[in-house]
Amino acid sequence: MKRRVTKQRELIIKVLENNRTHPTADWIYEKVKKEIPDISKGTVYRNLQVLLEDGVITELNLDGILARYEEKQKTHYHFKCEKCGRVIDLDEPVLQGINERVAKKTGFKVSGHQAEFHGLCKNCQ
Amino acid sequence: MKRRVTKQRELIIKVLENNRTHPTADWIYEKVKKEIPDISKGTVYRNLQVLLEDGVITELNLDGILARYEEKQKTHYHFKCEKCGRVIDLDEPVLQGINERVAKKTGFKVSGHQAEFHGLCKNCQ
DNA sequence: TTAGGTGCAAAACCTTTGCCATCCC
DNA sequence: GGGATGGCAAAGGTTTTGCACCTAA
Repeated sequence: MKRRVTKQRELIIKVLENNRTHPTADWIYEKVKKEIPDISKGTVYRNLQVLLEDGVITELNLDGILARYEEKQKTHYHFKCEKCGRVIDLDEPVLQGINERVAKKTGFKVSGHQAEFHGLCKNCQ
Repeated sequence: MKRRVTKQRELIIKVLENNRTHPTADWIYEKVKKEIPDISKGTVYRNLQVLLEDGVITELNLDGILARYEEKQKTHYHFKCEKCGRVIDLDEPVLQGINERVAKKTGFKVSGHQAEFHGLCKNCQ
């Protein structure tokens, strides 16, 4: 499927580029709405889907209810505060060679991994 | 809140005890229904909530849509097949000391972590 | 007896989809 | 022009909840 450049899609990307908060689809919708007031939620979801397919963004599911999104970047881990719900990027070095180790042990084809820590952030202790 | 022993709750626990498939709430409901035909989905969800609170089971969110549950056990990692969707336990040794390292570096109170690998399982390659 | 639990059904939510108009290339 | 995209609203699917009736302790 050949992609086109639309202002809606561009704005969604821009919102995610300038953002470290791992927003939900709804948050993105509200943000984008300020600039394109009659954008629809369906468009946001459809574009997030497209951007996921194209590998531009990553979907996080730490939540159980809402998906969260972030701009694609090198692998890193997340910390989710159990009290305030914030999701924070960690700069803990990514484990080297662990994908290969799992692949060797299991016979699976391992394309990656993700990890989330949980507990209380500084503000919530 | 004082908990009571009900056949519904006991059966849900039993289903999760004899199960390595990380079932969804709906799967649990269908299973339990065979023994208690007029159990309601609300009861299943309410009990899963209670069991989560009590730390009897763990909720996994690898999916984006459905939550999955498993009996609580010592920390271990999961592998999710991107094709068939199965979630498989790994026996990769859990990383020691990594919670403490993150805690020290960030100042957060870290109570645990989880990790999921993804790729293709043996059957799907 | 009585607070916690259950069934049922409706409500609440998040996400996807169909349809048709619109816009990009 | 033609296919990709967007807006709108309805549909879909999962989870939560209100309420009246049970039941374990």
